[in-house]
Amino acid sequence: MPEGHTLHRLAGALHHAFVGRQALVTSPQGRFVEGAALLNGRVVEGADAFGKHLFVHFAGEQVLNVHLGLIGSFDVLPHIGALPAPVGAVRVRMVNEQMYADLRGATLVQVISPEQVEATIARLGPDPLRVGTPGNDPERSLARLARTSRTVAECLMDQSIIAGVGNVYRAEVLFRHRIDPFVPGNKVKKKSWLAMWDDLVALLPYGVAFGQILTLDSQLEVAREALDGRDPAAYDPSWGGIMPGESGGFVRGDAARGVRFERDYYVYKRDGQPCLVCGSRIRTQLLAGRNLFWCGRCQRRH
DNA sequence: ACAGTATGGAGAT
DNA sequence: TCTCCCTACTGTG
Repeated sequence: MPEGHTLHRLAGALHHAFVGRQALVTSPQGRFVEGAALLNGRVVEGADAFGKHLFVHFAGEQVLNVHLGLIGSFDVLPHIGALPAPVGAVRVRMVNEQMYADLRGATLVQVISPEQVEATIARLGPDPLRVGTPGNDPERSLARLARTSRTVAECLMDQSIIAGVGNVYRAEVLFRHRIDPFVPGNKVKKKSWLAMWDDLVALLPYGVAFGQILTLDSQLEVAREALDGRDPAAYDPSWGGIMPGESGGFVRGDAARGVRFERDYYVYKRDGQPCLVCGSRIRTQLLAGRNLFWCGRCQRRH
């Protein structure tokens, strides 16, 4: 699941569930005992994300930094009555009076300083979900792009060029702009790259709001209707499901109002099936260790 | 019971 | 370009 939208949504959920209160932090699985001890009992000051990195800020300049990798998950849930026993390999569990959060399978879990947070962000390219953040300028990614002969498909997955894009958004945004995935970065037209950036800036907030990668225009249209005119980018990603209410108890915070979509894309995992635009077979190929999907007929632009 | 797969990334070769 | 790590779930025997 985890591309940038997942982490930003998760940051919002954790923020909403834990901010301003003490959290008990443990490692039921036992592989993060020392880190958990550093955080246990501290007040949570907030949570945010940059690219695929998640940061949970605790009092005393202690920051929990998580990267979910390919298979990680971080469930944020209410506990009514007894706290459920951990299921599976729960590396980190955060608990307050109402909510708990279980982290499993993350590729990176560490406690770092605010300075180290800045250093981590400095290593990342601009994040389409961070427009407005100082220094988060697509021109920076353009400069990197112009200096490499690696394919544009590889560049889109390079977190130091652009942060937050994963294998699904990469394949889909290339298709949406009819870009040949194998064009070298330094041969991609500025206009094409910036058009993809603008598209990601528009698309990713729908991923955050609905908790799903939405790239089909038909689905996005339904998503816009579900938001009833509200801008998904302006929507507080605090989201989701059941959350603590202002005056005790719980409220439903889901801006998407429970709307769910079929997992359906233009090209991702559609190899062998007809292109939704031209009907030719969608192709797939391993590129730098990841499966790339594209339409050989539609995607010829630079 | 095991093999294979997955929306990720680091480090060695 | 390979190898490994992280976990849950699916398919095969």
